[in-house]
Amino acid sequence: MTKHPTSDERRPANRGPKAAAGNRAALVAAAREIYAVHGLDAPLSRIARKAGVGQGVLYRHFPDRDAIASAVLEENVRQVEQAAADEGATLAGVLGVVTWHLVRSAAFIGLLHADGASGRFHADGEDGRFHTHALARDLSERFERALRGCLPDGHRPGVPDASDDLMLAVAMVSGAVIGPTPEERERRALAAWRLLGITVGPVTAFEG
Amino acid sequence: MTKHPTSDERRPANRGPKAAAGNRAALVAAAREIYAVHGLDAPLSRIARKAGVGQGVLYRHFPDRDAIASAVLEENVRQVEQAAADEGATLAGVLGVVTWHLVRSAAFIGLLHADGASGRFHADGEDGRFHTHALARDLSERFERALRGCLPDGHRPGVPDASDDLMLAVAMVSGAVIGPTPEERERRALAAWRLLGITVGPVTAFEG
Amino acid sequence: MTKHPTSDERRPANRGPKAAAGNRAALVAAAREIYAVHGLDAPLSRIARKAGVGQGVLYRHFPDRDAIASAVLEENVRQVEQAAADEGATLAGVLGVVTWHLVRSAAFIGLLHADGASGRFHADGEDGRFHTHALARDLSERFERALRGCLPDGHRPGVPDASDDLMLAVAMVSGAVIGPTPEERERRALAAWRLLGITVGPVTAFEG
Amino acid sequence: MTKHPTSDERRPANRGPKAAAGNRAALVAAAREIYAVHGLDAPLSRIARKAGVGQGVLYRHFPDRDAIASAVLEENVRQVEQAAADEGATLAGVLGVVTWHLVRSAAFIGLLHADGASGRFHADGEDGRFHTHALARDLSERFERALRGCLPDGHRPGVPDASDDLMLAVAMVSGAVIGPTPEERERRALAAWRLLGITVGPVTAFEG
DNA sequence: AATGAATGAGGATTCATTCAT
DNA sequence: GATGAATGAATCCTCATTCAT
Repeated sequence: MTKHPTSDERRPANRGPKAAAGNRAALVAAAREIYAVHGLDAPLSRIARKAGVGQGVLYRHFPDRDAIASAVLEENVRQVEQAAADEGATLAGVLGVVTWHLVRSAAFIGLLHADGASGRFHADGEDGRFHTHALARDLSERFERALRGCLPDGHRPGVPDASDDLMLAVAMVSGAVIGPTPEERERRALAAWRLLGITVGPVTAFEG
Repeated sequence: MTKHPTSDERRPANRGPKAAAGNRAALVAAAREIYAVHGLDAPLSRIARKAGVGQGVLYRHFPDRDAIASAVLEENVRQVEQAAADEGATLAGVLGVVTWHLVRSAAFIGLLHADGASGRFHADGEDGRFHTHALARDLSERFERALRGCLPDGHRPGVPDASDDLMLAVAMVSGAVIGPTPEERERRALAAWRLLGITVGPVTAFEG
Repeated sequence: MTKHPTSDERRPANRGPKAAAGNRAALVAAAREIYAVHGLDAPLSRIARKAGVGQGVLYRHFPDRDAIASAVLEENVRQVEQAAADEGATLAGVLGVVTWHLVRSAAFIGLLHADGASGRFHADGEDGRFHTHALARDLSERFERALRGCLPDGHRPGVPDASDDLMLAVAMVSGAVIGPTPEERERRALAAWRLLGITVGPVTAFEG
Repeated sequence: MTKHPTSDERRPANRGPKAAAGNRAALVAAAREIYAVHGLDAPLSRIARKAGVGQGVLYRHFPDRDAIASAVLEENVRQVEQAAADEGATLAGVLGVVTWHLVRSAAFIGLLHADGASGRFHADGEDGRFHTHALARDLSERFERALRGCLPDGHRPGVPDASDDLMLAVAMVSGAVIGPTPEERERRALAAWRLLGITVGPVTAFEG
């Protein structure tokens, strides 16, 4: 009849505690993809399904909706931090990594707007007052710190000379990152950096 | 058959058909504000409530979610068109109007992303394919045409010399427009234009 | 923009009191067609639109949902009454008219079920108790009386000998009247009469 | 993002996954009763309430309106199939079971009309074209097959000798099944069979 | 530790009915 | 008398979150 939850269905064996870490990773990966395709408002159930786990597992690892988004984000930020911490790190090189994440991850763009609100102008209270989740703010700060660390000590021509401007520039590029395909989005991102007169290294994920 | 209200209950006054035009305007105004505060995904019921009308009125005037957003948008675009068509219109002046709308209207920012996807990375089909609503595309083109018309015939230093770059610049500024208050958002918008080396006139709505 | 009720639309001139009767007739005709195509639950607004009048007119003529259905019905019943009252009326002839209405009018079939409930098993109160609208019951009785009047005084072989059985037979035929097209429905109605061993005259509306 | 219940409010007990099968059965049972009393158009919420489950459960088990109706139906048809498959099955005996379902289940009556249209004259498209759901058609065929299997090999007097006529007869009886109480409906069903000259066994649900 | 069923609030949408004009 | 806009209750449906197993 209806091929629905009659519950005499087979239960996909409890793969035991060992799977926990793997599940977490699978969830984050699934979330990244789902976010990229369906936006940050995609149903959590879809993420769990794509990760191949039950809804409960998602909640075990991530207490609320923001937690999972933050986890995706955390990966993004961590890679930027690592790129920045790397031996011969240059601003251009790090911005290449930043650009990669802007192009690939909707969550990352969301972060840049996190000190304003979750969504672009998004607010929560009935009164319209804004609030930011501590975690997002924390990540935002880590990101800023990483980027700031790459700024040359003195001022150089053609490079924003204050970290404020640098953060602003990143937000601006994020605004340019529109388009159906990653290729198109990358093309626009690079055009945006060019318009700002800022040199960017190869657009790539950071692999230590 | 269907048993509906029939209510002998008190009805909150039917202001009559004369209110129609007024209601429509109220809805658009309410939508503009709600969008600004709560984002484009705000519940329609909230818009109706703010406009002081019943849910049904909203649906009568705007058959679907996009229709109301487009109406807000249309006002935005129209003002830009008018500013551009104005006698002594300058690029800087028009960009001031554009900036005003970027700062005030979430819908307007959404438009800039409309030729890429409805939301930022938002997709609709299960397959992740993107689609754009014809209306949004139309408005997007009107906006671009208006802006293009303001470009100087020759190239001037410090001004993007292709309309593609100009549109890109607007998208970039839109990325910078973050923040809890209009003031903060305007501050950031102006900083963004400055970073691009583009001069902007007074940030103001266009009143013929 | 939206080509919707901005209310500066032209108002279709008030055609004056003379139109009242015409409007009523138009409504009944529209209802008959709408019912046939969309069932008895079709929105009233659709009926009004098809009749080319405002919603208010519908309510002026018919205070509630049942009133309009009953009006359609009344026409059906009246034709049967007239056919039965006709000079050389025979049972077979009248049943031909009855069949015509069964085939053409969803409302008429509904009537046959009216002493049970509006819909088939339909009930209204939360308690599941049934009630029938007085008007429908009245029509039902008129219909029965008309039919009874055609019964031969004595019993004839092959003809139901009680009016109860005759009414039952009509209900049974109504159950057979299924199908996408009037033709198909008529075919089935005739087959049903045949199965009952009851002779039916030509299937036709009654025109005096 | 979306601010959902989160409710610290008391939750009316989650009876756990074990309840799934029971819930499904409860829903089908509730639907059967609700349909019988309020017709096939009864609000789904009422079914869920009667079954003592949340709205969501209904949607989990039955993705759409037709699914639940079909489930009720499936039970009806299955019982008829079983009665027909039974050792000493006779046509009269099976028709007794059929009659039981006609008397008890509005959904079952609906089925008989399914190869014509969903509702009686009900249509879906604006164009008035009819369509039947595959599932309903499937069930309709199973029912017909089961009944056909009970027909005697040769022709016997007083029994329809073609399966077409038999199906027509069932539809006709369904038309007779009107009335506020099951008792009244059963009385009329039996009278209908009598009028057709068809012998029917005891009216009863089939219990293996 | 995992599973996925259950819950129910919330948002979307429709339509009977009223009523200002 | 007619018009059709306005109202809002009711229904549909989705999905965040909890929790029995």
